[in-house]
Amino acid sequence: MTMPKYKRLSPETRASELVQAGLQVLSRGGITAFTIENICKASGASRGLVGHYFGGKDGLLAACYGAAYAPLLESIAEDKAPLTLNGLIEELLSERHLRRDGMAIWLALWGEVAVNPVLQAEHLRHYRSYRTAIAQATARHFGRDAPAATDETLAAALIALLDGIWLEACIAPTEMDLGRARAAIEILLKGAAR
Amino acid sequence: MTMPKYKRLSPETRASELVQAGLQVLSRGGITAFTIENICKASGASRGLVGHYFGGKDGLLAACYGAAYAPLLESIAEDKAPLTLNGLIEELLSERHLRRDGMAIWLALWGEVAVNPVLQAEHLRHYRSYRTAIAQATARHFGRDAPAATDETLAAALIALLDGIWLEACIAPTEMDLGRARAAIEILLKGAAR
DNA sequence: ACCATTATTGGATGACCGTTCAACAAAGAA
DNA sequence: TTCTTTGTTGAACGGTCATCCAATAATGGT
Repeated sequence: MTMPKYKRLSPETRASELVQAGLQVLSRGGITAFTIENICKASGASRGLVGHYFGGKDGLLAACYGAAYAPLLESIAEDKAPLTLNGLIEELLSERHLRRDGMAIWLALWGEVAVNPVLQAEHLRHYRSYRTAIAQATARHFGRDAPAATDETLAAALIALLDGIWLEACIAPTEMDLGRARAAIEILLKGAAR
Repeated sequence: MTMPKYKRLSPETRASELVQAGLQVLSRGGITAFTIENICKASGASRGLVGHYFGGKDGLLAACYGAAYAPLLESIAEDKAPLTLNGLIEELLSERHLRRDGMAIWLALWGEVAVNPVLQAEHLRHYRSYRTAIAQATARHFGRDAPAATDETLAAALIALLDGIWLEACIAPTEMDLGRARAAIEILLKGAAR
């Protein structure tokens, strides 16, 4: 009986597993732990594969950034639910997004985006569609046909507020949990209805 | 004429210069650029001094984190101005805090705080006094003698909102400038007055 | 001018980094 | 079985990292 030295995976599967391992490493140790060695150990792959599938560490990081956005974009996808404002907020505060490991990924990535123009460009694309989706929800919520300038402002404010809540929940979990997050949004959103 | 090989500084001066250099490096290249070599080059010091004054890189990073908080704590210091809510907000949105380099420092640090318990403890101390100061301002703004639970919630919400605004202004400066930040806060704060 | 103090230097060291690539082997086809 | 394709391995490389510490030299007191 001969045990195979390794398992061959399809390129898509292997690439996906490397990305997932990259996200796991980011959430556990931040950007400084994002090394080829750590990632490959977490993925059960050998060091050479990162270069083979992503051209290098930066390529994998960009892929990880895109992958981090995926759950967010899914949550605001048109085909989902009716997308009322309240439903949208509840969804964004759900355990799917408020998990500590997921938030740590964002913190690790944001620090890199701040000094990496390539990632900034990628961020801008996603951010715009994200904000547009929220602006449409607020417009509907206030009975408008199409988003007005007010809705864009409100959407930008909401995104900033949510980002801040995720941030606090990650670096000071005792001070910001789901209950406080709901209360914070409610107290600020209460009077925006005009 | 013999030119001295180096200049002797007092321990306090030298330590302070290393911290400033550390902050500069963080703002320019994020946490991955926070290396002894980069810091000492920026500071005009030699590599050995970081170990001598801070015990190592981690010690310097902790000192930099404390130093990053300094401007924030100054802005909310009791002895300053009357600390009305509007004045406080205007101060926190002023050029002193909304500078891109200063915000990049926060982004670099947050990613590290998320995975470093020592920095988290330090954050908690500062965060609490920060929030208390804001809660007192909101209490006064709404004519209450002492901060109520509502004020703490509102303060936490405001801090999250401001953090989010700083974040967006840093990674997507075209989408979040001073004008939009003001508008975002106004639209959300308009109805919180109850 | 000399000495004691002490801030500072920078070479040495060992660990770890990302990348490259020739050799290898798993899996399917013939 | 044998061959071809192609996903995978891991040693080798040059570079950078943090840390240590013996040697050095700037400074102030005498």
